[in-house]
Amino acid sequence: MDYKHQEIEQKWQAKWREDKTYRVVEDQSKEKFYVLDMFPYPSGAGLHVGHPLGYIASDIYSRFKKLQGFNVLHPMGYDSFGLPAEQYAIQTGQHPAVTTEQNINRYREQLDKIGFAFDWEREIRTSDPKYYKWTQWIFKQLFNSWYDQKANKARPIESLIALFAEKGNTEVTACSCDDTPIITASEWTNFSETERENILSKYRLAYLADSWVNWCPELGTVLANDEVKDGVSERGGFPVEQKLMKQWNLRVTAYADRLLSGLDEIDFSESLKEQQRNWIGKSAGASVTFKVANRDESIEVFTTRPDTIFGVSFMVLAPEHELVDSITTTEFKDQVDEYKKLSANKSERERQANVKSVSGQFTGAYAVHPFTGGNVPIWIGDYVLAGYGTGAVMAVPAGDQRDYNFAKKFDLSIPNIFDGANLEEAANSDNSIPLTQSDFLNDLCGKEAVLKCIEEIEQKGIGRGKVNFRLRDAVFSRQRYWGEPFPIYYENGQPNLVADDKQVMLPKIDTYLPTPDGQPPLARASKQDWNIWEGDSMEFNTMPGWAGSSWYFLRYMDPNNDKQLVDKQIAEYWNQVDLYVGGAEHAVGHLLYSRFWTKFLFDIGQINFQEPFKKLINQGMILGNSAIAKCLGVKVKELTLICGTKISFDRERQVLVTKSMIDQDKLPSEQIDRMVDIRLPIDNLINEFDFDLVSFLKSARGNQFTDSVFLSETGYYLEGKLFDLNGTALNEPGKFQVFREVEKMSKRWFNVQTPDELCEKYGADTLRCYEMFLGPLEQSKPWNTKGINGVNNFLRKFWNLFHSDGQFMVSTKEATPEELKILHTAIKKVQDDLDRMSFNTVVSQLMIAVNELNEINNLSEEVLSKLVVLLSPYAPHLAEELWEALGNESSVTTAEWPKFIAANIEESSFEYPVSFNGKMRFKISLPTNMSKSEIETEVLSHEKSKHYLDGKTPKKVIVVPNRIVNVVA
RNA sequence: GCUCGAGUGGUGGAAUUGGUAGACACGCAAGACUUAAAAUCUUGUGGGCAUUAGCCCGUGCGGGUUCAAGUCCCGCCUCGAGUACCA
Repeated sequence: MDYKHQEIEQKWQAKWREDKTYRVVEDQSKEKFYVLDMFPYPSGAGLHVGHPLGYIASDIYSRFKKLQGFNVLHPMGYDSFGLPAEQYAIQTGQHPAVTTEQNINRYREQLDKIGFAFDWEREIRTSDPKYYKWTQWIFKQLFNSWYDQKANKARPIESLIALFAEKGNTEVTACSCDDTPIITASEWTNFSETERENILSKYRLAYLADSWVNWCPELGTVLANDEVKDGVSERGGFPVEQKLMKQWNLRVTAYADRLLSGLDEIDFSESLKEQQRNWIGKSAGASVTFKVANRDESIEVFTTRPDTIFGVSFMVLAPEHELVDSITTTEFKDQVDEYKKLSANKSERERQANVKSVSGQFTGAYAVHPFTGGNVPIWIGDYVLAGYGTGAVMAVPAGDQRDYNFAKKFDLSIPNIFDGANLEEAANSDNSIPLTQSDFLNDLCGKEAVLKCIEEIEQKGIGRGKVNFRLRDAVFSRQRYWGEPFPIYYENGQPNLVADDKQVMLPKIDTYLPTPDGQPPLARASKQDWNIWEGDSMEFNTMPGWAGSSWYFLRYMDPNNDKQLVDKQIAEYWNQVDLYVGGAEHAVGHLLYSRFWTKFLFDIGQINFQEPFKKLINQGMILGNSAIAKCLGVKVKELTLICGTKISFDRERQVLVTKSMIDQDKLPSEQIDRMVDIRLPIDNLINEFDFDLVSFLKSARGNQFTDSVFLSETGYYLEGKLFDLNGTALNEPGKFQVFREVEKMSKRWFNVQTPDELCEKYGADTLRCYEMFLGPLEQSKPWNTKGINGVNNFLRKFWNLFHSDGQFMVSTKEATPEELKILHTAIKKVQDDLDRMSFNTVVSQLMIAVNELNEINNLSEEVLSKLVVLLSPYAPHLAEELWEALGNESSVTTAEWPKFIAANIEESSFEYPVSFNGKMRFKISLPTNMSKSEIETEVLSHEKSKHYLDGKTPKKVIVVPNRIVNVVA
């Protein structure tokens, strides 16, 4: 009987569904274990081989834990709100819910084929109204909360209102916006509703504010900082600009310190924690106020080095700083305006690209040094960011390289405040040099100087010690359709929550574009299209993608609860996620926001733990192998079209070399400095000669590339023909050169490999084992199916252990010591390796066991059935089939993990490697219970020892029992 | 630039607390079966010198600690990831 994977896998997948094998219920008698995968966004491309890598690992771990007696929760769902479905909707008019549903069905089909032990009765979808009802609920709680720094937790807004009525806000220690005015109790009492709300919004954890946001015109929405990479949008790579807009914000900054210290309690990789630490960016220093000379204004700066204050020789404000206009003197007004315009026009990307070049402009104004009373010129400059600290710096060119560069460029003075430091080439970076020319700080250095200076600053009333965070409040509005609608309506311009028990549903709209006057798509819905319409208007923004994913792990515990987001007792049972598996790309987005929401839900008493994920492992990416044709390109600032029209660009741009350009001799060859990569579908490239590049380009890229010039091995390739470097047509079959590159799998690069065909050809069990066998889970690796045969062979050999002459055949005899040794070696290794998440070496060990058992005839049933249990997390279908054949009536998932008995692998002798001066020379088999001195005698009297000692007496003999013998001669 | 990883045969990788480097698999080579091929099985496979025992070299490079280093320490090189005018 052959191993027929298709039959077996279909049979068991059906049976599992029928028997609800993977249904999980709360069971207080058992210890729980919660394993979670980052749920996928159901994209149109379906699952590729990279997706299941993490799911397989977590599935194996879940099955392993279950066999060990834990009650394991291992759910799956979909992060189903998001941009691609909406972009598709814009193009086709198809409602995103329809596309999403289709994609989910495809995902489900693919997931089912791999044999995962998910409890599908707990499936959730973030776009399901029954789910986002509770996302909205959490938003309502955030809106109705403020952060009390004294209690160090979120508290109901009513408690703040009571405080205001009693004492105003002067004694309230809360996290609030920087521009919060000071009010007295009587002011508060006499405020109008609108005035009160304006104050409260400075304290609410969800608040509306005009803020500088990353506006992406191409996507028609704002993006959070973590959704912008290198100055372009993470999704799509579109340019991003800064824009001032009224947006919902979440006051994540209130949690900055707890998010930082919480990192010490959780088991995330060091690099991931480091990324979160950097993102939070805590730095301690002082805030100091500088008066503007002869004016009422003053400028507040933040500095981590207040001790260098005597080295201040100028100040720099960000060009966007609010005081720039008022302090600039008439004399410099034009130049300042010019500079402001210049930097405003620079995109985020250009600003980043110009890090090296120093630019700035003097305002004509001076500040007064708070200690010396001296005049300090005030400049504006690009290198000071509006968004960090106060958007202004006190420049200390002697101690800060950027200030130094600025001073050099504009010939500003560089007072040396470091005793004996050399400032010829660069600013001083040695913290052990004592200060000089610094009044009360002279001869101090480092921390001591900083503390002393803060003391003085506070005494003088010109500032205070301050901790600053890089972390900004998170923009929570998106000008999009396919997201959670806000439970908010507006009346007289003020936001109000809809009633507690009401949920705002996503209304129907005719098309998924913004309105002609630039309002978000939801503004298209008429009053009747909304299930709730209150006040003057509803909120037309929707929530960002991370809203639903910030708390989803809680919903799996109690997915159908329509009274609350999760039952408290159930949440207490399942508690934290014990193991979270997913990609590292969510380091500062999802993983930070869900930690934030968890802490908030803890504060308001919904759950009794503060960190969502106890342990996290990042699976590596599986990379695709791309095939690339290189198309010639030039960089030009100007281009003449055939019709004679001249086009000029603002900067050099990439242009493809086309046939007409060559015909017209418009191409100085030295200009051909760039190659444009065109990615080709790898599946069609088995025979490169047969690949029709021209028709491929037509179908995939329109006419854009059809007459472009491609590289061939000896010249160039154009419209299916080959030419040599002189442009002479060659009379041979056309072949452009194909370059290979290993990179991220992506639909648009045609390098995606789906698990489907492998499931069909080799079976899910083989695929599961193979993906694990590829190497350590956390490492990225290129996809390569070369080794899959070996793994498939292993499963066939495993099957064959149970069969002979085409019949199922196992012996009821007692297991021999030899068999037991093989089995228990495997039990120990598999168990230890799974405990440390070394999934690849488990497969190796099982292979070793199978290879060794293969040598033995008439294998005992006792050994084989335990071996089936060992294999079952990796190859559940095969294991079920054999388990059933062994006469078991219940699923192998209900079996017990075999107990390791050390006696079975104990040996009476050990083969000692004997080294001379550290070099292994020969082996000698000795009883394990032999004493050190006996071993030494045995080794030295060995005939080969005489040869290696060469007449010398050994100086020393090291004997490590059951390990090694080393003779030092 | 800074931070964090990683560098081991032709390839993916193993070596868990310093103790036989290269497990397991792929690939390759030879052989068996076959008219032949595929599939399967057997054997070999880090490099070099000898081909029989034996010897030398080998975990990115250069030092060091140790009886013993892929593993620990110091200094470099390369690659990957993240981050970037953060005051």
